[in-house]
Amino acid sequence: MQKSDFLSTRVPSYADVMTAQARGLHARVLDSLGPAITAGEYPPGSVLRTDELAQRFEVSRSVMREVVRVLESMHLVASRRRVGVTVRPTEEWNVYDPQVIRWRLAGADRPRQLRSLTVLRSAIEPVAAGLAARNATAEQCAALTECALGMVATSRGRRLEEYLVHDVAFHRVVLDASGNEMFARLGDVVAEILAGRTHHDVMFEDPDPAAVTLHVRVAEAVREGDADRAEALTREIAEGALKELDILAPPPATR
Amino acid sequence: MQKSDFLSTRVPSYADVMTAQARGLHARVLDSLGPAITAGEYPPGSVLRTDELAQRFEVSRSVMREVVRVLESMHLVASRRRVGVTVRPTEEWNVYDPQVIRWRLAGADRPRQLRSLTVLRSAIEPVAAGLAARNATAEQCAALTECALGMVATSRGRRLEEYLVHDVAFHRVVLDASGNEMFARLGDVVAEILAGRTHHDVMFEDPDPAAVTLHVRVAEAVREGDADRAEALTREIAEGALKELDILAPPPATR
DNA sequence: GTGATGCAAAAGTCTGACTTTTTGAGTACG
DNA sequence: CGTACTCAAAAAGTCAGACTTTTGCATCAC
Repeated sequence: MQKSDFLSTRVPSYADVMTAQARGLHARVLDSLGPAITAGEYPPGSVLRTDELAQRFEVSRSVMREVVRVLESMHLVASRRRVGVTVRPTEEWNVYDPQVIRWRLAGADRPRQLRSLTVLRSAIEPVAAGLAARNATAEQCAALTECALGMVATSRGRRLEEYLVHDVAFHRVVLDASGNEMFARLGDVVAEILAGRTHHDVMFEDPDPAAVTLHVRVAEAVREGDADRAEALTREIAEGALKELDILAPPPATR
Repeated sequence: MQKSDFLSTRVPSYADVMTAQARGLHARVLDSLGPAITAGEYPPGSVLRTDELAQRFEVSRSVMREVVRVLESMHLVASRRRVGVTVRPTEEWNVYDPQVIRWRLAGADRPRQLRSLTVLRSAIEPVAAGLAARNATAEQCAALTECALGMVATSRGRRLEEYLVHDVAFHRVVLDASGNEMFARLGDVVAEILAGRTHHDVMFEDPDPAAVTLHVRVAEAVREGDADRAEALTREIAEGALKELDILAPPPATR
């Protein structure tokens, strides 16, 4: 009956939430089976049976059915009578589902996945920045400038974690300010990519000063409403990200 | 069968599959409740109760629970004990889920939705075309040329339906040939947009000859491996699509 | 070989009982 | 007067079992 009145007011981090054991049986099974499928542990064409899965995970059939339904809605599997639950080919998966993205980024082909997403980014963000220059509110311009300044301030002295926070915030604001909901919803993906770069792909050195400058100039361009310049500058940032990726993990040999 | 095999023997599209009536109780309820939510019939913050829904739709609680689980995985609702199933704010929806896209396109704010998606297209497709110029196989080049020729052949004489088929196929091939799975998966979205233009937004006249020519030239550029030209030409096509949209449904007044 | 027939496997559905979490009202205590 | 504690009810969550429906496959008749 103790009260945890010390150290009690910490805000639970994302990892805490996702790692928590308390999310219900259904979510736990999903988080076990989902990654297994996306990792190719059950290759496309594999057939699973609901009852068998229920036994394996030691849950009732109702729970397992709900899990299968969700996997089905992600197009990871297809359920057919008398056949069972079939793993669908990769090309049919809902690769834009944030959950699927997370599972795949956590799995073995993380590099491939990271490349796909970075290319996607390089297509989206310049256009988003152009739109932001036209549509950003005063508050968004201010936020953008603040982020850029934060990046400058933390760009030296191995303060990578602090830098990351500002970097993520910057790109989120741009995507939001574009006024396009499809763009805005990619904020999480970008956050995931940037975090991955800092944490997994081992950034030994401080961030590229040229990149930092570019961010500052994008903020300027947006503030001034110069769409073309904002787009061009963001395109440069994207080019940089692609180049960086080529160095870390060269692309598959071109056909 | 007449004409090109690769057009006639195409795999059944998503829409085909999902329109079928025989999909089981669960899917039918989902297709009733999902659109209702995305249409704003239950505004964000509304609280539903599983049992009540089960009664309303005349299905068992198990079926309704599975429906709720799927809606939850789309981030349309959140389910909490003792409180019920809450409709989440629009900004949190998984707007890239093909099912959600279809529901929203079928609903009231179709124009808004169509604009978001067209802007997305205008960002993606030029980049995809550039990549396609680098990566397309001989078969894909051939398919692309065939599509372009088909577009030319059906561009006059009010053969809009036939034209649409070739147009959709063209863009699908480009997205596929880009070699990026994130791009490839947008084929359905593009198909939806193009079909919408032909069917809903009333194309009175034959397609713009300039657009047709641009498609032919994109096919050329890809075949010749000229990435920059393929990208620039596709950007022109996208510009055209955006302009067309501005005429049909002017954008909200810029702030 | 071809087509009809029937069996069985697996998903789909329904029902009722039970558990767990959470909220909000009531209550005691300072 | 307000704070903190208790408690009961509400709703989702879980489980088990029985039944239905579809459908692949093997068998059999022609």
